[in-house]
Amino acid sequence: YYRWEQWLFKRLYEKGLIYKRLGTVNWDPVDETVLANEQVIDGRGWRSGALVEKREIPMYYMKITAYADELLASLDDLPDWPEQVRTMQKNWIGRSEGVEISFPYDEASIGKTGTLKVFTTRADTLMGATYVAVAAEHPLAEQAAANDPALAAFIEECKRGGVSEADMATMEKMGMATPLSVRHPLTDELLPVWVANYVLMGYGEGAVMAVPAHDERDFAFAHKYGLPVKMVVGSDRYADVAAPWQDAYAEHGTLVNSDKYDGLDFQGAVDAIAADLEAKQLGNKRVQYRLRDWGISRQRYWGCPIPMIRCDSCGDVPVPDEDLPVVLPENVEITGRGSPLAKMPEFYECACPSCGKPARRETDTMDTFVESSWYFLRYACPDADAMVDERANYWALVDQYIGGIEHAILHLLYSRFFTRAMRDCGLVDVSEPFTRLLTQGMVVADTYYREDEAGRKQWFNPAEVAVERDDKGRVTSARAPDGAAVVIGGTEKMSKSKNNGVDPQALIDRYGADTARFFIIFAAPPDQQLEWSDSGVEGAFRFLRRVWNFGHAYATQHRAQLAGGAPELPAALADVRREIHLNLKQANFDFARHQFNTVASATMKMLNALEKAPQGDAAAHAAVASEGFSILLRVLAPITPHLAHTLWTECGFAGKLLDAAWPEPDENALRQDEIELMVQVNGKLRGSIQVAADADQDTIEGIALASEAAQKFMDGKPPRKVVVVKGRLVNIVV
RNA sequence: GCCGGGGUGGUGAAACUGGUAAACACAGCAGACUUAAAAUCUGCCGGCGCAAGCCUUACGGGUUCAAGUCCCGUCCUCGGCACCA
Repeated sequence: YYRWEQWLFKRLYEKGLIYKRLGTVNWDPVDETVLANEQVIDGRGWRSGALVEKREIPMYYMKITAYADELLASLDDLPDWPEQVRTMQKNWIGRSEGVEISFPYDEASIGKTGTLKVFTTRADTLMGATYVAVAAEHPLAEQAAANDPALAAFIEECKRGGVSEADMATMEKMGMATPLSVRHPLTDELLPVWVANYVLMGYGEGAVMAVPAHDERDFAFAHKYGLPVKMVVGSDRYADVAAPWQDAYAEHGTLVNSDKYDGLDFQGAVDAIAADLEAKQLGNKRVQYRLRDWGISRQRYWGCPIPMIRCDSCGDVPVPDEDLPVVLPENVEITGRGSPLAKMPEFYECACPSCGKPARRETDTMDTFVESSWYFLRYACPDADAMVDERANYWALVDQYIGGIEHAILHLLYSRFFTRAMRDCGLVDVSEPFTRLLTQGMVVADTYYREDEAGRKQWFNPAEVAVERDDKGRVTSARAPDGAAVVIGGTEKMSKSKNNGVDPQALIDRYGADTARFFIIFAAPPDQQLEWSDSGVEGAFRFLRRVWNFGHAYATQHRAQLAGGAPELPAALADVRREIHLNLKQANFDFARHQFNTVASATMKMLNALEKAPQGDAAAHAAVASEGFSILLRVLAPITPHLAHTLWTECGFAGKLLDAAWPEPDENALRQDEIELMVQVNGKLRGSIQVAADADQDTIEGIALASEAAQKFMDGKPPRKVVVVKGRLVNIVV
């Protein structure tokens, strides 16, 4: 598998879809190792406790941004993905239109000539820019720090802490002035250059223009450091420009204080300013994505080795195809410090494939997300003597993909990208990996524990704990098998550590697979978490046993009464038949929207109706029972196939259940002569009336107004308005 | 902090397009059957109140004849935030 992953790496590298550049990582200076974001706790290494620092190291990147537009647009081609997943991906890709602006600098302002680039979606506020901020690693910051120990110390401080977006967003915003300035591209005014810890080198240009009046973050920063605030977007709130502002005005509006741009609206101002910048060659409109390229280099042992060789004369050279795979050595020594492969000369010492001189093999391995991005294609052709063969096309796309919501963005976006990258390498014809997506919930169960003197928790499995309840059924206490009390720990994800797991095999042994399936289906919709309950399982078993008993009673007694033809039904049996078809209609509707728990409810309601059907008229009862039970079995078949198929045969229904047509509700059975309508007075439910099903508006109004409930609560006042909702209710407003 | 979910009885949940809140179950309570137990069946089961009735879908506002559902704000909670995978 990883041989072909390396092979694809090379193809993507050749196509320019993989490249190398510096990336920022968490560095633990004590363990001398790169830490995952998860391993950085409050800015410190989880094991060493050392203050983590940001460090720039060379890494390989996959150019997922080359597909940003396609990945975004194609979300519309995935109607069978949950809306929330598509929304999250859309926001993650984050397409925004804006302007790239160059702030020129020269001998006078910085000591050399050049431009500082920033990107902004608010070019309309350019006339309100009062300073620019650069990342600590930005070349201008380093230049300024060269002769300024205080600034150098501040830059060191900025490098502390983790790199995760959550850390960046929640840390205190800090900055320090530099003696440098850049020129405003339109007014030529000098703007001070600040170094700020919230500007990241790896994001965008590593620099931002600051407009305190119209950006919350800039406002807070300017407020803290006494930087000028210049209002350029009009608002009633800020009619008094001199008043002390509480916050920024970030909405779009009409420009003021902006010379020739005064009076323009957002779009007009962006257009005019972009045009002027373009004329001066100091800016241009451009689309920016929030999506960043995917850094795949990991300084870990476990992983697919990156098939590259570093040669001092030739640069980065791919390992020749015939030398693949680059095999992960097994005699590795794991010390917990640094990358194990980087300490194994027998692994990294090699000859340059290009010039033959001694060279160094790449010791980084790939992010394991790379593996999970194409397995579904390889699984279609596991013995192929290529990355994939034509069988991948035959089986793609995956019809139904199931996974947790935690994969909504990363795994699912990487897989979508990978499928396209493989397509563009001529490996598959498809662009998307998964047709339908279901994000399932977790299985959770109650937890119980007891603490020893040392504070260690001993966890008890829910199956061995006896709970005590008050007379309302509320759980009051719980006891372990030894009779002593345990602490009720709440409902948590099933896990070994909390000892609250349930072995499905034990369940199947005891109740059978159908009961397990029925309970799981009935307990919660599939995308919601499933709360395990032993008594719930027993409830499912009781229901299925009732189905079984009804089937056998039907087979032995009722069926004998079946006369054939369609007998005239007494009212009570017509009601039963109506109940069956009503629930069938509901079940079909719920199947279509994938809400299976209410399908299970519908089968329970059907059985309840069948069991209560009066048996006085044997022939009519047999007809209703026969039709009703055949519907029940067919609706139940996808949930409890074994039970349904067996009963279908034992009851003597024609053919095999698998071949039977899916039942459709009979509209005639649903028809009613009289219906009940609720009567409300001033929106409050006060009673109900019986009306003919086809009664018109006036008739219904008349009956409602004359009803006892209405008369009582109208208090003799004339109706001001009467709202009739067909088939539902009448609301009388007085 | 940002993005996406969620918050309804003792519990799991249902309520489709704004129209009877709590369907269907679980637990509980009472009863029938039984010498007894299990199983099964029947009834009750959001809160307050003797009752009439009033209140109730996290909290506070709003729109509407009518809000669990729509709008604004707040709180809590879960998932993700690019090196957990």
